[in-house]
Amino acid sequence: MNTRDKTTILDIAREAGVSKSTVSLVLQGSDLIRPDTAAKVRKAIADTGYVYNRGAANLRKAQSNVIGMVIHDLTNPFYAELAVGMERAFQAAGIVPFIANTAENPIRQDQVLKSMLEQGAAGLIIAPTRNTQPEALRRIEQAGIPIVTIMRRLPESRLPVVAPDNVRGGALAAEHLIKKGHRRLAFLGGHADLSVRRERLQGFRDTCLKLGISEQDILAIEGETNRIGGMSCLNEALDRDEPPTAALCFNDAVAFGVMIALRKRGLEAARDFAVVGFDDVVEAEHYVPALTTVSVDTANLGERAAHTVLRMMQTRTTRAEDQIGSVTLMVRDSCGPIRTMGGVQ
Amino acid sequence: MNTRDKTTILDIAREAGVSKSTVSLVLQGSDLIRPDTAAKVRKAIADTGYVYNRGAANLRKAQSNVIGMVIHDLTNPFYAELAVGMERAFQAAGIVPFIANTAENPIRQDQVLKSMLEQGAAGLIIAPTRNTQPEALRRIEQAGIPIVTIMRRLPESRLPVVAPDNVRGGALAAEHLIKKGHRRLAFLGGHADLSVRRERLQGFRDTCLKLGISEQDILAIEGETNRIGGMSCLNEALDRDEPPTAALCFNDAVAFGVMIALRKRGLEAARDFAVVGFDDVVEAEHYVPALTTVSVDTANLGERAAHTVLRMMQTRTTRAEDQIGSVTLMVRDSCGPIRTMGGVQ
DNA sequence: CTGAAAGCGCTTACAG
DNA sequence: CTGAAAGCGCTTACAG
Repeated sequence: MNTRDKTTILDIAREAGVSKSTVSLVLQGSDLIRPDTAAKVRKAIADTGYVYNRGAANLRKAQSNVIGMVIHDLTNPFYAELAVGMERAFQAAGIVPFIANTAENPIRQDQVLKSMLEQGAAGLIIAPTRNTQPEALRRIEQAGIPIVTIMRRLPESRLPVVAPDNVRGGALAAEHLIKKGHRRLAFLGGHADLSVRRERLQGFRDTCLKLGISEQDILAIEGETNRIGGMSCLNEALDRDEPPTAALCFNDAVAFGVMIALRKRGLEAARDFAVVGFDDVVEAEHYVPALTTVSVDTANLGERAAHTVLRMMQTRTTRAEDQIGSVTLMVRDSCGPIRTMGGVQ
Repeated sequence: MNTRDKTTILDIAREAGVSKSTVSLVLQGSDLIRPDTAAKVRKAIADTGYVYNRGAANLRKAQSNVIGMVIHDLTNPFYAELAVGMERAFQAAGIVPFIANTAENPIRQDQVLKSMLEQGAAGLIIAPTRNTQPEALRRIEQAGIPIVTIMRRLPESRLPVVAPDNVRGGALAAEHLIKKGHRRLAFLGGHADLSVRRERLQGFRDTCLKLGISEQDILAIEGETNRIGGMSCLNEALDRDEPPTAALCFNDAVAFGVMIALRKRGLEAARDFAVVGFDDVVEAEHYVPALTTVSVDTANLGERAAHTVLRMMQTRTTRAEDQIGSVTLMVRDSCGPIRTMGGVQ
């Protein structure tokens, strides 16, 4: 089936009439080689259809250029956007990173990490699954491979994290809703063990209290971090005795679920209930009503994470500063106009 | 930083008091080794934190177990679901495949494919970008690496493809809409150079004609394959003199865009305009109105593609039969009730 | 620039 | 089961 059985650097050398070393140097772009002999070599490479065996090179050099991105849910548009953003940043550096999905499953994550390790990854970006144990990354840390965590903070870990300013995002949302006249507020979705939720909720709650909302008028309901989760959270919230009139959602996916659940109850986001999302996925802007949400500048977050591992790889260190990206509230239509009075619904 | 500098098979041998060969055999699960010596070796491996160097093994064996999945748009939920489905199938076979996104960019795709080749991929599944040139995959084919294309068919290519029965899907949609009483129909979204669109449109149009719709009452509008595309297609369609009253959309993303554009015009899917999607992404079922769409059984498609490459790898062949997955129409709410008369709107 | 040589970490016969 | 040996395709000093 194969036209020829593996053409190697030696074949190229023969073909170009130079030595093996010379070919190797050309391959590495060394400037020790005269332009015309380099050209000869390149021609031979093109003619023979030679393919560089990166594995062999890595073995000899004892280093690789493979970078892995381990994502807990590629099916969540936010993480898909994030992955694509990181990929773009790596591309600019001439690197093709590999993406792997862990489906929010720690066992699967272990397998993926083991594979990355055996494959000789030189760097790793990970958005860890829930319940990731501290030991999960130990092997990789021991091997001295740079790791940066993105979005989710690992408990008891000194790994650098790149994440948005979740606390401030929560605060911005609370402020916005209260200014709109809402007095009974909810935080919907997400699991309590997620650092992302703790931070967003903290900013939200603190600001509510500061602006005069009483503790019992701040409702927090846990749930899945997707549409389905949003739907059930909204229903649970509205079935309360004194239901909230507005909510900050754990993320945009939850917010979409909330809006769908509203519609199923014959209610309308904005008109009957104010909803704010978090992330600002591309869909948010085009939804009806357009979703008011906390933008985390996904592309920038991805870029930062990529540059951070790249820098760690160059400087051969496994430490780096945490990076907290700024957030902005994108005010659109899902919160409706200002309420005359935050009275009973 | 590293606890020790690379423990190798030799260290394990020393630690366990056996030979290098024995360690290698244990690593490969050979049954030539007595259980108790295998146990000794395994213990040494665990104690030292040894990590298998797959690159070195691959070099020696002249074969690898890395499989690449090259996807043109991971940001499209359908393809994310598809990738995750394939990943699951590979996982069952003990393989961790690598995903790469090409962002619908042929240049990027070339880079990704080159990287996969250099990395020594043993198999490839590709959902190619638009305008993929036949030469793009030549190098990989020449190397004898099994490739299967998924969803999109490459022009003038003999590579096996795994895809849903697009023609039949288009036909089912047309039939459904016509039974509902619609007489002016549209096919919205997608680019004419996409095999997927050609097939879906063909099934749609043929069935329309067969069921008595005249050619001039079948409108086909090209557009992006995402929400934005759906929005502009719908607007273009409704701005016609004799606008259609129903549409089959290129895919679910386009369908969501169509429904959003309707709402922006003060219209409602189902009540004012019937819309059918294609793919049946998870979101379709939960949308309001729930989207009537052609289900392609995404998970099954992914599984088939995975099993096909796996089989090709085992049998060392680069040929395989095309596989066309069956489709079913999921009737939900987005087409509304039967129209009394397909009259002027 | 070139050529000979060693070595990266593994696997694979092969003789014992 | 073991041990010695060769070799996968590359890179890296090193002497010329």
